[in-house]
Amino acid sequence: MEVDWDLHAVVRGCATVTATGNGGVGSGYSMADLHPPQSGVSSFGSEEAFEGHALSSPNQLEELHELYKPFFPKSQPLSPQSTPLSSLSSISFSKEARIEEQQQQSKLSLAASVTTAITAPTNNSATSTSHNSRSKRRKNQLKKVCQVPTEGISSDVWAWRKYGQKPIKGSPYPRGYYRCSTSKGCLARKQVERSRTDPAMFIVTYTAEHNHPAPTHRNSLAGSTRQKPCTSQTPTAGDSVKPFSAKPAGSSSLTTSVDEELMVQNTKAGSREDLVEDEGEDDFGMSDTAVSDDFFEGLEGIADMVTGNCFSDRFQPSCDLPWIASNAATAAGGV
DNA sequence: CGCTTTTGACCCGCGC
DNA sequence: GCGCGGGTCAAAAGCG
Repeated sequence: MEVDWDLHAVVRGCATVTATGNGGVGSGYSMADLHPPQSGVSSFGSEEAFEGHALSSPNQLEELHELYKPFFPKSQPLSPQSTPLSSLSSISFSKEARIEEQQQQSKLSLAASVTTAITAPTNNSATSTSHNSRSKRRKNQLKKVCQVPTEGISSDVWAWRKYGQKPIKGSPYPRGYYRCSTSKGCLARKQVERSRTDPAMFIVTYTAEHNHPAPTHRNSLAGSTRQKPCTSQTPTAGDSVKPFSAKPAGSSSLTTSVDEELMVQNTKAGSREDLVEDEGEDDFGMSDTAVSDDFFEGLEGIADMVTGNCFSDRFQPSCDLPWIASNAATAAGGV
C-alpha cells in the first residue's frame, strides 16, 4: 500500500491543490489539503495544478474559503494543525470530474430535475430494497464529483466501507466503491478513482446522501487496517486493479465533515458555475444538486460536532490515528 | 466477535 | 437484440 504518503502529510494542511492538470475550469475549487507524499508530484505549488483554472492564486483560495465559511459552523475541519485552507483546498473539480458529471447530468436532463434526481434514488429506494435501488442504479442518480488530493481523501467524517473495486476502461486505475458503514440504511455511496491525468489526485464521486448524522467515532477498527502483506505498490502504479485500492477517503475516517461539506459545495459550486449553467440562481450554489438540503443539514450538525470536539478528540495534530493512517494507506493505493 | 477489505460473479443499463 | 462496461452482492479472510 502505499503508504507512501506520509501520514503527516495527510493531516497537514497545505495549500493548494489542484485540479488536475487541466483542472476544471472553473470548477476548480481547490482545496487542497495535504499533499501527497509522493512527492512533489503534488500539486501544490505547481502551476499545472492551477493551470488555467480557477484558483490560480492564493487569493482565490482565500476567496473560496470565505465563501465557504458560512458553511462551517465555526471552525474548520481538520485538525488544529490543518489550516483552514487546507480543508478547502482539498477538493477541487477536475475537468474529468466535470465531464463525468456533465455526462451524468446531461443524461438526466440536467438542471431542472437535478435536484430531484439525486434524491430520487435515495427517496425511492430508501424504502425500497436493494432491488429497487439496484434497478435504478444508473437512472436518475445525481452524483457529485470532486477531485481531492490524495491526502484529502482521508478526510471525511463518514465511515465508509469498501464493497467493491473495478478496473475502469480507459483508466489505468481501478475505481473503488464505498458505502456508508455507519448505518445500514444509509444509501450514501462514494466512488474513488485516481485521476488519470494526475495520479496525485483522486476523483471522488458521491452518490446519494447520508440519512443519519456523522459518526462520532468508529465502531471498530477491525479489518480497517488491512494491508497486503506484500505490497507495496505505490499508488503510482497504474495498474489496475489491485494494486491500488482506491481507498479513499477514508474509509473510515472521520475526518472532516467539513471537508465533505466542502466537497459537496464544491461540487455544487462547480457544477453550478461550470456545469450547470442553467441554474441560475441558487443561493450559494446550493441548488444544484440535490443533495442539498438534508445533506447539508446533516453536515451542519456534523460540522458542529466536528469542530466542537470531535476533531480535537480524534484528529490529533499529528494524526496518529491508526485508522487514518490506514486509510491513507489504502486510499493511496492501497489495497 | 465484529468489522473491513478483497475478489469473482452476477445483474443491469446503455450504446450499437 | 447483443455485447460491453459499470455497479453491486456475497463469501472468504484478516485484523483489533
